[in-house]
Amino acid sequence: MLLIDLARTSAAVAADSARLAKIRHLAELLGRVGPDEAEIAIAYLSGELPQRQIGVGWRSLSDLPEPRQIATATLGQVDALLERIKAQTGTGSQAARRELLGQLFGAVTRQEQSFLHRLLTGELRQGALDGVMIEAIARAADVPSAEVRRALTLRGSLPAVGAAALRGGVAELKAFHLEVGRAVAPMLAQSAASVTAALEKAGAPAAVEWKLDGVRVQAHRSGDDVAVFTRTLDDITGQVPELVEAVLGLPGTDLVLDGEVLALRPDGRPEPFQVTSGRVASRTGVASLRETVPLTVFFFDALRVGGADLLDLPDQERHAALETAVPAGLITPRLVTADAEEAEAFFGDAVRRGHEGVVVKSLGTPYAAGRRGAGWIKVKPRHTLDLVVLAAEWGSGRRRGWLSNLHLGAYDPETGGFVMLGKTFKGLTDELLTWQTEQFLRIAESPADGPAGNPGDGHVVMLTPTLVVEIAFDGVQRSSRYPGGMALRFARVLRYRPDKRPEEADTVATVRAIMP
DNA sequence: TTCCGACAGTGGGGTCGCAAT
DNA sequence: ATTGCGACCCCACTATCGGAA
Repeated sequence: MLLIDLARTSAAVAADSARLAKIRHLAELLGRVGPDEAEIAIAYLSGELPQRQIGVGWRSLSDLPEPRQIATATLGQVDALLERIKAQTGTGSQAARRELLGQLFGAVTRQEQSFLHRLLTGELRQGALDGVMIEAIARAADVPSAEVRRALTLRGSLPAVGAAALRGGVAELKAFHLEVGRAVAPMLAQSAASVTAALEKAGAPAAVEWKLDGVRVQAHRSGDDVAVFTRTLDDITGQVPELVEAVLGLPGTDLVLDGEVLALRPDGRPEPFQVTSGRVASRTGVASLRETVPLTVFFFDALRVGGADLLDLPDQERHAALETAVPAGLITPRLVTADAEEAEAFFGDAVRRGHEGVVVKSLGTPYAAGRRGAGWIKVKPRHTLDLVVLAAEWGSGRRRGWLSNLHLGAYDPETGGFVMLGKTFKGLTDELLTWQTEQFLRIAESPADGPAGNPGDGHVVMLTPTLVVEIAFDGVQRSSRYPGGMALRFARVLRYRPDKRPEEADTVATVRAIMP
């Protein structure tokens, strides 16, 4: 199959807003692809690469050669070139990779170049990724989409699962099973504004567990072999020796456990996320790092204990199995209750101890891997501040033509100026985007040449600091990027405060007081 | 007919490792 | 030694479609 076939299908998918139409386009193409190129086609059209990453991003894709007129590149040829490019990573030869990228882009037409560019930068923007592709595979292979989903959960790779479905139908999909040593797509949580609201959603009684601010881990043990995976199924076994030892210390030898790893201070309070994140990401000097920044693991779910797969069991039974396999000290603190007051108190205690919040879990739900089901609902406390809009950036995609991303500042009474604390684009409705774009253009201090086609060109519009906006955020963290040494975590817009003047905005001192 | 679950898109800060400067 | 880039850790929120109620 030719790459141009995929580029055309992608364009058709993007052109139709209806999901059913997108599914038809994708299924039609999957019906034509040969078995040896099915994985490549599925990967590309769901915005992935079979190589996963190849060390190429937006910067490597500048100064590309002129396109060809005639499309001749096959999927196999493109895949082979990407494989060679990946093979160059870590060899110190950026020049060789650029040469290969040039070969690739010089061998395809303009439409294919555009498709490849978006694929390699992870911005396919055709309104279809995994979710739509699952339906398309189900249609093309004439199997129930639930079977595709189930297989994907257990295998973690849609191209592999899709190719199996196209090849052998339901029979081959049913052959996928939980394999110790192969990561399962982790179950995700929805969120709610309060514990009471979460309890209502989950149905009482429910379990309430501490939400720890660390890195999600899935630990597999088979005999004396242990493997640890992250949320995106990356293998980090070598970076977390404490966790490996903890799992080897358990009596069971056939285990798959779900949990969170984090750095604790000697007094038991959690380190800031930045500390945990840096420790987990470090691949060098782990032996000495574990002395200075030791990691602790807390498990909250069990997918396999003693040779039995537990994914389809209700939460309560999985947790009972977890308690048989893991000592209490390694299990995330948990309370089962139907009493909202008791649950709120548990939440308050967790937050006072420095943790992120709680997760409320419905007792009856199976491990719905890879989906954000209503089985788990996270609740976190929310801070708010009134800040001043210092600048705005032109949006992209569906936000093109709107000033979208806000630069936020706190008031500094000593200088009469404002100190930038970060940016946000979240919480804005189309109506608010329209309103703020109009307002911003009136107070623009730098040339606002309209939505520049290419980012970076008149991208940021400086504003006279007059507008106050109420911002919600999860916390304040240390920052080397911003002049105040602080940045907001997960900032989002709640509403504008036309009743407030900029000098009435929250001050730098107020923000500093929130920082741990 | 209305409601609501699931998805995709639009970007945020921080950290590490590597290659180029 | 410093800087830029790619990848990945954490992520919130809105609009939209289409099946459920």
